[in-house]
Amino acid sequence: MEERSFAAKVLAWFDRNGRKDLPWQQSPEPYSVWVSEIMLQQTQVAAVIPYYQRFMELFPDIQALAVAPIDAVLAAWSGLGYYARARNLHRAAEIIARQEGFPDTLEAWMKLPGIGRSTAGAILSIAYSTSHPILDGNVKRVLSRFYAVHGWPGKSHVARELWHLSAECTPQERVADYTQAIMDLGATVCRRSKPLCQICPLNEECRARRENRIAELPGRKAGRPLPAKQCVFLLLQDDPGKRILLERRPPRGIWGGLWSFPEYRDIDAALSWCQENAVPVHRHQTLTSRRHTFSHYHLDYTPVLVHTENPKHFVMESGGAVWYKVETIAKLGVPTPVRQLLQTLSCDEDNND
DNA sequence: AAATCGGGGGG
DNA sequence: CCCCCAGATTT
Repeated sequence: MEERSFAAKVLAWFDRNGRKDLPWQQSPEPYSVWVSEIMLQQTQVAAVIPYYQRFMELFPDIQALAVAPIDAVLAAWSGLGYYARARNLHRAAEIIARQEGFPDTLEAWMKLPGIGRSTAGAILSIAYSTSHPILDGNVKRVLSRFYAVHGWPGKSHVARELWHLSAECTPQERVADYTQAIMDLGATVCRRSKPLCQICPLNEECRARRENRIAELPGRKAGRPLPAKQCVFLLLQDDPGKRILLERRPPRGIWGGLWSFPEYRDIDAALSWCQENAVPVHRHQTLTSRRHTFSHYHLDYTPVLVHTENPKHFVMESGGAVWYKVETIAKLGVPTPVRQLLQTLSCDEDNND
């Protein structure tokens, strides 16, 4: 019941708004549908169009592709990426040419290299009008949102659930249009970011939308949680000259060789350092902690702003530290968090002056 | 800088 | 079953 209205709504949307003039939609023959579906794996429509047109000129039918040298096929593929697709396409063409005509069952298509369940389903439903579900990235997105299926689709139990839903939603009638429609809807309306829910034909019953969970669906791959490290940055400011102390970081490690604030384990360590180095702490203020993420860990840093009166007593190690005027630091090689903090500082000064 | 995308292949 | 990869593009 609900499934019927699902397909009916998707088809009605397709009739009014779907793309029906794409090059491979002009005549639904197995060869052109197959070539286009392989190209559309992992690749967006706009990128595929010129490649598809050139490919069909060079290899207009299965025989032409089967007898072509692999180098010619790869040359035609050059720039599309995932070149295993081209090699599989060519191998499959040789196999098909040896047989009598194209396969006409799901199982037979799936035996060919480069064709899995989803691509086989697309070819059969579009070129043969036999009802088979598909589950490409677009359909995963539409279904996981519409039914609020949580979890990363790469997990087998999530994929099973989505395949089940896709099969339920796939109609017997007009299956070729439906397959194009659901992919088109996912690509143009139910987009990964900034989906156009206002104009979506499924918006009223979409569970993700009703529950305000569009952004979290489909679930992402559980990236290994990065470890978090904590530190304190000492923002030492001399009130008379409005200068900030920067240190050059060691050549190895994060921000190697860049200029940064002196770094400590915690606030006590920072303040002790001031005391031990005869830096009179006029007043100090702990700012809100922030997070900076590296490829391998998060750095949660707490800026401690210390105003000091007379930095003349402080002797810097040779070349290791330097006082900079906040305005001139912008030109210096400093890491992003340092640049951001300096910006905050100068803004606050503007406000306070 | 990170996420994405369907199928193949290896542990 | 689970994880990783290819590669160019998008955010």
